[in-house]
Amino acid sequence: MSNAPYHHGNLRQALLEAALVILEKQGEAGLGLRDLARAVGVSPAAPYRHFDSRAALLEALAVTGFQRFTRLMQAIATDDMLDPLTGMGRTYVKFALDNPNLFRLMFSPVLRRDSRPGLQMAAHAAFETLRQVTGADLARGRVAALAAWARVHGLAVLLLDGQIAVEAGEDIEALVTAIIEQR
Amino acid sequence: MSNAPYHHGNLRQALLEAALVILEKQGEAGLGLRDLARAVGVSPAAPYRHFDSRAALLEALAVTGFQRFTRLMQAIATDDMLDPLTGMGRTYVKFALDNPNLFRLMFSPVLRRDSRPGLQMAAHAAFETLRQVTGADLARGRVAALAAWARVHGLAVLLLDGQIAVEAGEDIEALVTAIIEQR
DNA sequence: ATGCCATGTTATCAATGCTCACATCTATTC
DNA sequence: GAATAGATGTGAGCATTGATAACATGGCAT
Repeated sequence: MSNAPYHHGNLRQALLEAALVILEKQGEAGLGLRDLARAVGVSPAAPYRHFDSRAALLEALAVTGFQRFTRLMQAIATDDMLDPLTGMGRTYVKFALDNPNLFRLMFSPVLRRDSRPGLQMAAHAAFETLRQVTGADLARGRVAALAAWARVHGLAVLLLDGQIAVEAGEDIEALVTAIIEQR
Repeated sequence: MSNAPYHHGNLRQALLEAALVILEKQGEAGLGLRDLARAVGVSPAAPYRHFDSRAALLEALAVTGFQRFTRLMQAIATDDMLDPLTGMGRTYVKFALDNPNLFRLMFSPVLRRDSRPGLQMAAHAAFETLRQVTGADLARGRVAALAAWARVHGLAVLLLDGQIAVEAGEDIEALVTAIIEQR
């Protein structure tokens, strides 16, 4: 029973999990392959057996983000306690605020979506779910749908970047709900 | 008349201009100090006489972006051909689409706004102008103002990232106007 | 003219993404 | 059960890049 087996066993998964932690703690720029390898207890070159490049690792990370995001959206669909459009918006913003750096990465231009089909598919699946969940409410047409989406996405981004001044002790959730329901 | 004088004359400005070109052509990641220095015809270490770090250069670039952005907003104020809110929104989105990488940089988490007072002030000035221009229309209160801002900003970001599917030959400006005016 | 100091240069360092040759383990096949 | 092949991890090292230090140059105030 060697204490440090030569083969890790599930290195790819371990790398993704450790990378997620580092990403949220240090930001995308602070996510280096050497630090990551050391965190998992493996040599600096090992990650390349599972990811072609640093960008590929970031892409895989973003894909997991879109998958979690999609699951959250699906949960909204089966929760009839909430108006779906409001529920979707609140979930959307909450996900961004709970995973700021992951959310940023998911929409980052560092990842050329057009040249990364996996990422593009994951993103498409997420938005398709989003469309289905809110479909009934957006029967008014494409423009209304895009306007709602843009508002929610913009709200998430502006809050993330600290552009919207939030007073101390203010209830952010209530503010988000109010903005989403603004007509 | 030496062909290459030892002192450049106005290196800081030249660096910013060349950097802007590289930024829009290659993206933020492609903007390296060596390429930049070579583009201006100067040694790799020269830029450090004018910018403490690469991040400081990016910050200066973002500041010029906010200044241009602010001037565009002010121009809207004196143009009474347009409903100010619509005009603001269209200008906002147009700026983003005309200068995609600069716009991204202006809101990039690569630049920690809180630790960069210059950038924060430039951004604040821009949004303050924006608030004044649209002030009359947003008398309905803070929530309405934030909702409008979020919608416009989100629209800009989603268009930039190619998330909103635009059909071939579709008039983007018309789409933007329709979304902004959606009630 | 002289001396100061801002500005630019050269040399160099450390960190990082990445690759290659080699080692080790796992699994398939006989 | 041994042999072999492919997958996975290691170690050494390369090229690039941001950054710094010591030195060179020249504009400018006195």
